[in-house]
Amino acid sequence: MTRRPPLPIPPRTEARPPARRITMETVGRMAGVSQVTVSRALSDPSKVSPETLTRIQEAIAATGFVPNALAGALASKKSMLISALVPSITNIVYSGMLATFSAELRARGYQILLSETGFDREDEAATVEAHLSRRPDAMLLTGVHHADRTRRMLLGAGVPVVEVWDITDTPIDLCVGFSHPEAGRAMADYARARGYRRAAFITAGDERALRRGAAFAERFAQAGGEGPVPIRGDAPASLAGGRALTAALIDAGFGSEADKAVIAASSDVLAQGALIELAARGIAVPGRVAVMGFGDQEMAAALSPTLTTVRVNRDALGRAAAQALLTRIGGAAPDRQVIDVGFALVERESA
Amino acid sequence: MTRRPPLPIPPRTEARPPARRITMETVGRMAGVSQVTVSRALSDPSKVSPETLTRIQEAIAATGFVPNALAGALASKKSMLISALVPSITNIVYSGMLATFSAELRARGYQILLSETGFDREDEAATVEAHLSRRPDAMLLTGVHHADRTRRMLLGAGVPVVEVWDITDTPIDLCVGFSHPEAGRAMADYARARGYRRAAFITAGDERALRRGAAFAERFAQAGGEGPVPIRGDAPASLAGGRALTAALIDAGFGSEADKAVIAASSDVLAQGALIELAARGIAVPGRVAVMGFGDQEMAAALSPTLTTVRVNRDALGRAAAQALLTRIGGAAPDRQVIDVGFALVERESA
DNA sequence: TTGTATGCGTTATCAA
DNA sequence: TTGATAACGCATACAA
Repeated sequence: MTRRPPLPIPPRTEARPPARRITMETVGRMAGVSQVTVSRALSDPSKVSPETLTRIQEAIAATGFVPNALAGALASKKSMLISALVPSITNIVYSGMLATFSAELRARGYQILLSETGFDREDEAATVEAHLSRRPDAMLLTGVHHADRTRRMLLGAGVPVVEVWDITDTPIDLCVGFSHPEAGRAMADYARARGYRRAAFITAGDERALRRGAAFAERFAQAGGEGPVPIRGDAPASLAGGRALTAALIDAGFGSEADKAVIAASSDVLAQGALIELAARGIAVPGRVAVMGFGDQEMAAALSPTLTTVRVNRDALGRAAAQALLTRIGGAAPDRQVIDVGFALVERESA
Repeated sequence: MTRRPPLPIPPRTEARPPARRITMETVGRMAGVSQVTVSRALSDPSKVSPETLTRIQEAIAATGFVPNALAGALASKKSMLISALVPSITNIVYSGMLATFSAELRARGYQILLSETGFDREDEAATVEAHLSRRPDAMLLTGVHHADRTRRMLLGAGVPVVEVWDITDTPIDLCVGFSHPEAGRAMADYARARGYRRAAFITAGDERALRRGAAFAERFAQAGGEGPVPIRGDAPASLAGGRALTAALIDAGFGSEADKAVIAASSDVLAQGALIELAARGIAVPGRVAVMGFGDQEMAAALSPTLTTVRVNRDALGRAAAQALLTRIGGAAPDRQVIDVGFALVERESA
């Protein structure tokens, strides 16, 4: 049952009216002052007499003048632009952080130049270059592993940079995030503490997820779990992927013995896929196979069983990143170059 | 169980190296040519002799020169910037569309200036003004209802505009979307065709959702359903909201009789909340109460029962919007000012 | 193929 | 309080 357009509307024949070019010069003439005075009226009204100010404001209203921020940025060397590079904007973990980040900055008059970079370093380098050409006042990058060229460009440009969603001792400039290996180990420790003897890690293909997986597997074995811990990868994270990876595990015999077994996932979405597949097969969770997620999305607490997962405070992360950049832009050295926002293991029913 | 930062890293003491100012002039001197030649080498290498080109490229590599797009835009009156205004980037329906939209445009060399506008018209007007100051080559707006001032600014600026995610006969410029009342009526028709006699509509607070709800209620009654159809609102859409609205309906006696009853939701998220609440109360779906969603998110096909919903092709929408703008930027009149991408009712288990 | 001159619309500096 | 003038870094038109 699909609705389609009823009647195509004929294209407008007349061309759009040519854009009038209104500048501060135009406004100034109308108000009987020079261009500079208009500039001042806009940037610091207190420097202009009340009467002139009124005339200028009237002229602006009458003409619909909108200042040209390109020219302003060129002259002042401040673009009031912040560029943000994230792997994916459809992934709530990034878009959630971004929403807070940009709200925080917009409140200070900045605008956001956004690009998706995927998970490829060379793509990222090209995007960084494109963004730098806009002379942003600061830049947000996701992750701490970049192409050499990216590092060089950024250092050369001298632009404040915050790397988020991971942590390192050697940031390009600033860093706000958490340790992925630590998160993986925390999941392993939790699993062992709950008595799970066998484990598997299902993961998306990105590098941070893989590091969590590797740390999980290593720690789980060290902590006395039965190894080896299979790591099954798929990219990117999707419900279907979670189902498929889980199906493959079960088909391979995972969880078939009376062992207590747990599937750890690199994201809540994959974990939800696992829950769905297990439910479809009539496998009890956590009785027969337990499941752990990562991210603590809204649905985690609503699924049945509710999902044990790792919470990362996306709001705090976005806010801290914004604040760090603002401090740096203000010329001050932030009190900390590297901020670890940590994470929390949220215990629910699934594991 | 929360991990916190182990050791705060001491702030870097030395100031960052001052940014060297490298321009085409600098590069030109190093390569033994003038500034214009560098400009040409970058914009159209075929206009420069191979040897000069090589020297220029070496100079660029040596200096790490990155062209200043602000200056370029000012001089050429083309910013290669497209601004996009969406109510929320954390909502998959908008971020999904945006991902396609920006991928399409990035491939043509454009960058995306993004802002969240919420659902307030005055906020939107302020954001539009801020964006216009960057002199974008085109703009994407969500919805077709805007403040008068927004319309005036946009018309005055003469910038190509595409309004998406809704449809109108009187677009500012271009329009790509679908009819929300039609979608609401399609849901009502489906519900009646399946024999549901009572209905309720649970909805987020935004205007488009409310219009779907109103159209649903009206049509459901017209088509012989038992009225009145309660419309329960909450903003914004969330699982918890869906549960709460559903709980309120059930508590008010909805679905208590042996009538065939259906809850229609303004989004899949609300619908999922409804499913969760109904499951928690042991109410059979669709046996006792049916549920319909809107949006066809990935989870819709994975829920249990799978969710009957309305699919809007976000990719197609984003792509069509990008194409329409590109055509307009190219100076040609698009063959259609208004493009209805339609929608499709996806029949699954929940209704 | 390359260069000179000019302008894009601001902000910053200095004078008045 | 206001104005004249010079950048800002590039693209465009025109010359050579």
